[in-house]
Amino acid sequence: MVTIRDIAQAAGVSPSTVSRALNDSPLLPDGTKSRIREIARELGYERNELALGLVKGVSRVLGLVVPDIGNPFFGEIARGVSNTAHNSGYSVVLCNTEGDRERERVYATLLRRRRVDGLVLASVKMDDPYVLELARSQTPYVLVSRLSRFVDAPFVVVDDREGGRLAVEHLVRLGHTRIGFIGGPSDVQSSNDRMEACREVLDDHRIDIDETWLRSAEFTQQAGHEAGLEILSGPTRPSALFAANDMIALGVMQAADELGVTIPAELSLVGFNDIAYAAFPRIQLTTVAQPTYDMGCIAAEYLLAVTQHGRKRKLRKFLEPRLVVRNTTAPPGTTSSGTQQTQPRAKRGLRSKKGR
Amino acid sequence: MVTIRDIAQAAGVSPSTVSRALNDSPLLPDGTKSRIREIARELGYERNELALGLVKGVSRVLGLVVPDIGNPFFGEIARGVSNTAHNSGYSVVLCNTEGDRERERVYATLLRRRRVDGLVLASVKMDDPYVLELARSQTPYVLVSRLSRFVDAPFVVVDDREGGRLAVEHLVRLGHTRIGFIGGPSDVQSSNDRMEACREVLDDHRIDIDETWLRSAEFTQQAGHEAGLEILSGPTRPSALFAANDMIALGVMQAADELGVTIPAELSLVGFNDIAYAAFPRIQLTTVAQPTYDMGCIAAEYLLAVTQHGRKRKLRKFLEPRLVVRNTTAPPGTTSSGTQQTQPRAKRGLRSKKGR
DNA sequence: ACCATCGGATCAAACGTTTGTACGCAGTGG
DNA sequence: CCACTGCGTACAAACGTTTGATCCGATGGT
Repeated sequence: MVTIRDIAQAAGVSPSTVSRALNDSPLLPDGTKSRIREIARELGYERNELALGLVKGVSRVLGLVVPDIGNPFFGEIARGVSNTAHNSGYSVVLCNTEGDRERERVYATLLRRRRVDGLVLASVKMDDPYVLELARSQTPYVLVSRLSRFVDAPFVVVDDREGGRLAVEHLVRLGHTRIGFIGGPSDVQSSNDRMEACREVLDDHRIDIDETWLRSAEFTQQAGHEAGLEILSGPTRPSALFAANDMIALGVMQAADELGVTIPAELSLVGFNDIAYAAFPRIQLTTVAQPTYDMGCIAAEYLLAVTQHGRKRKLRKFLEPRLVVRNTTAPPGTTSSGTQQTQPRAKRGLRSKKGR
Repeated sequence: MVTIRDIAQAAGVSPSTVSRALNDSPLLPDGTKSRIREIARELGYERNELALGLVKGVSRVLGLVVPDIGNPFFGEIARGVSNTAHNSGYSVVLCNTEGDRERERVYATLLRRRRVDGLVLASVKMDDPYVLELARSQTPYVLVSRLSRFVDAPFVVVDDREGGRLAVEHLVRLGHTRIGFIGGPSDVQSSNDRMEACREVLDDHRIDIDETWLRSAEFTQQAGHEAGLEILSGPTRPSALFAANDMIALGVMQAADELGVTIPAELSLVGFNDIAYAAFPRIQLTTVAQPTYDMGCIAAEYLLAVTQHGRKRKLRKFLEPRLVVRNTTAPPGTTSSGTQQTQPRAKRGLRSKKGR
């Protein structure tokens, strides 16, 4: 590999002069600078960022910790982080924890060793102790998509209460009064928030809640399927269900199909997340969209802001979710399923905003 | 940050001794080693990998270049790469190119600057010139999922011909004779391979090909929808379609639904990739599964093998795809009456086979 | 008593940069 | 003619490691 002193030798100057030339220092006359740069180019010089990082004490690298990069939700976040980081000349090292606590902490120290300038944590289980540990260390970090009550860190999450409100108010407005809710694991804050919002809306409208229509499930299609079967085969059936996430909703859909309950005529269904496949022709799930990509972007921006000029004010953002109405919701007791208003899916409008 | 010399001072030894202690050098007696390690631990020492990388000329970092990390296909590859890299003590820096050539080359030089030990390229458009450039540079790399004819690099791809064969033979075995194919962009090798395999199988079975049932489309649902509409509303309809990827197949499914063509009764449909959502209750797409995660793992293994002990033999792997039969394929004409017409003899040999 | 050996530890160079300081030199104003 | 200024450049230290060479004292053999 050609170094700065190779260039120095070729140009008949000292290494420091070469360094200044390449960094466009005002101490050097333009003539010298361009001459040296030319030589550097000819020699195919590539500066060694490791050495740079060593002397500057800064690596221009961000760490991104996600539980499952194969999951498009985190994939989109990663895309946002990666793109904005790249635009600021930062690289991002990917840490896939597979949801494993132990790996999380291993990664945390690994990243500290590499002297990353900051961390984006998308993996945090609520109140994970290692976040506390991290908070004590020097490395700045920002939480994304989930937040921890225990630490006072910058974060960017979607406003889950607002999302829940959007979903349930949509149902109420359609005329539903028999509304059920299938939540995620009870230790997931965002799920609880959605649930609470649901209760609030129903309270506001003086609508009673039938506790047998409330369930808690894993965030999987499987779990949604089971919960759906239970609720729908009960003695009284709700006319609408709000699921805390799209996977659960899809499970419910499967259950409904199996029981011969038609959607949306006999059951309205709302999900959460707007995973790409909610828009599929045969699915057409009404759901609450999160600006996932944007979350990644903003998280990276926050982190860069903190690393570059220290935290100024509180960096914390609740992003607005958006209701996407498709074909799984209708007024209760509708018989024909063909009379649906189809709101064409907003073509990833959020994505184009900051993409590429 | 506490350095090795801080420890040295605290222990009353020289920095080199500390270094040897931490690296478990046999030159030091066990007593000293453990004593120093203890002090290091108390001080909360974290070794600086940047410095290490500088002196060793090796960074223990791999670069991963993908076009879209939000796409679960690449997400799974990333997961494989990340996990195996991590098991060998390597980190991986994520490069999301958004399919942009320019970004690809920017990333390539950025990664060289960071002195990454190797690259996993999942983004390569067939015969991309920058791969050539890369091939000349020192950095070892391995291609995954797509390969380039022009360079002789290690790669791991799925055997697309075999995949195509599986799909079409499945259709033939069901009794189909009027079979169409919707390929991806014509500069994507894997799509072409699937297509060729398709032709071969049909040839083997002496089944004519109607060229009007052949289309080329982008790898999107949108494009699949258009192609599907064209083919299905033509004067003669195939009884089966093989799509070069699941997104296209889903587009076709949408087209069929719109045209009132029932699947699988009137049209059998096979996709490629087995994206997670092909298994959804309402979709149930028969498709060819790729071991995506494994591809990532093997790619990383290859790369590590090359970086650690230079390439020994040719590292190249064709992974076996697997046919997943769901509900979009059935014997032809299950319900439909005799709309069957004998096809005009297809003109053949538009394109001669290119060798490989 | 001498030399060789050896265990245990230090020295110093090296990795490739950046950057504060100093140096030499030309011009300028007094 | 001196002091000053400004410009262009060089020197050298520093960043945090690793590692070959070296050193020192004790031990053992002859």
